[in-house]
Amino acid sequence: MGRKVIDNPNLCSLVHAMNIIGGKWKPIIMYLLANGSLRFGKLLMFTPTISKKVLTEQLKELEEDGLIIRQKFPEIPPRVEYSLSEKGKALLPVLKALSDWTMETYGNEIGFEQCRIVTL
Amino acid sequence: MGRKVIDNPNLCSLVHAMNIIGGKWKPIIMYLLANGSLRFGKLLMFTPTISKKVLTEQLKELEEDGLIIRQKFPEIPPRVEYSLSEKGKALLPVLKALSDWTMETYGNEIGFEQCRIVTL
DNA sequence: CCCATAAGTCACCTTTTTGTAACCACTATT
DNA sequence: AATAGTGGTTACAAAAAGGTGACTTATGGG
Repeated sequence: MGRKVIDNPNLCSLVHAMNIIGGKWKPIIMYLLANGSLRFGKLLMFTPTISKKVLTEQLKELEEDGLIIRQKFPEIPPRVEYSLSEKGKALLPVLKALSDWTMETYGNEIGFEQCRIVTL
Repeated sequence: MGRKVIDNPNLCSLVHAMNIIGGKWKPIIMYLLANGSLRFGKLLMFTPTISKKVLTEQLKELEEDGLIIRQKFPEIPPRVEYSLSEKGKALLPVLKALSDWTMETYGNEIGFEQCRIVTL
């Protein structure tokens, strides 16, 4: 059928990007860590509708991809802090641009109820 | 338990953004349409591992969210062309920034085999 | 009359993702 | 002796997403 196969680096990196931060919760986790490190329990509270299991999985993947750093303190009860790596910090402007685009494009349609933050 | 609930617009819009373009194929479809309109069949060829059903679904959702425009020509056999709307075009710089970040961050780790483009 | 074509739809099935609840380790407190 | 606190893990169930192949529509060509 006379086909041609060509590489498209931009497309490939977009595919790669979506594999890395395409998960529903990953951008949110990154954003929550933008202002400093957070413990597992705090992250669980700040993303109200996520389950413990899923949060654990997402954090593990983000760590494997080098976007966040997991620091474990040998205390009892245990304490684990998550923070952004340099790679992760470099992604923040992109997330900000995405957030801005969404605000400008969908502004009033965004349902704030779905993503309130709970603090103590 | 003395909790406080606070709105966080940036976070909310990020959640919203991921609902809209978080699908595995959506950024790729947008990117393919960056240079002009494409027919359904072409889109199907350009994204080799997507199935007809899934492509249909993704296109429908993108259209519902106002990112792409579907133009149907009353011909036999039918012809349908998809193109970016203004909203969609406004997202392109963000996708570009994401692509750039991925290249800079993961450069050589990106598997080009997975996302070659097939043309006639 | 039969086939091909483009852009889907539909029914059915498999795979992946997500949720739920229980459990663990270790120590301090009650 | 029982309980609480933290950061998980595990088994199981439910839901969502994705794949496959047949079918549709209308018409022109052989």
